[in-house]
Amino acid sequence: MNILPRKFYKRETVVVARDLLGKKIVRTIDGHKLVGIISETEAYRSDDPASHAFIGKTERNKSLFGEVGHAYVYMNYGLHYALNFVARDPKFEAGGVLIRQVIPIEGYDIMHKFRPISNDALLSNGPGKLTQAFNITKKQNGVDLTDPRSEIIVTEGIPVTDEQVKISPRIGISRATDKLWNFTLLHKKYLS
DNA sequence: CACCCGATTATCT
DNA sequence: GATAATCGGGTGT
Repeated sequence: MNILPRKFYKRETVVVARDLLGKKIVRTIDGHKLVGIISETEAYRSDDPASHAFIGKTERNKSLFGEVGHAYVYMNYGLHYALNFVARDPKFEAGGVLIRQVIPIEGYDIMHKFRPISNDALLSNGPGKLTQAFNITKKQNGVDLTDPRSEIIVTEGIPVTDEQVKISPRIGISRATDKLWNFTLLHKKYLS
């Protein structure tokens, strides 16, 4: 199942954020497979005051400065984990794409175990929700998304036309709110 | 070592 | 819409 190659992530962070819409996240746990289609992303560049990388390399954000195509996972608000994919053009020193929503398509039973909830539409429609449903924590910080043996990989998914993409300001930030770096996939299922 | 606060969510009004 | 819950990274003492 066509894993996205390293070079996919070695491009302008904002472009990668747009292109990740429709791709699949495949999470393997104890032989079980959880799959979701990426339906909302946000770009965070090192020259961007809203990015964790803006202040320079630290213990927490060092993944963002590492090789592209790896995961950057951090804890937010002391309660939730957020999943990012490291991606940047070589002229930037750091950059990543926050995964804000996925459409669950496989492994509902396991997801429900990690995230007990009756409504499937609320299973993974938020950055903290999807990491809970997919059981992604700081342990997965740094995993190589391009290695077939990894517990998290990213593969080709469904084609997405520009007409299906809504471009908006990023959510939940207080700086650089003018940048239109939030990309949302307009789709029939679980239209949020 | 104390203080501040955030790339959120669930729940209540 | 407002707010509590809850943690640890980053910063300055």
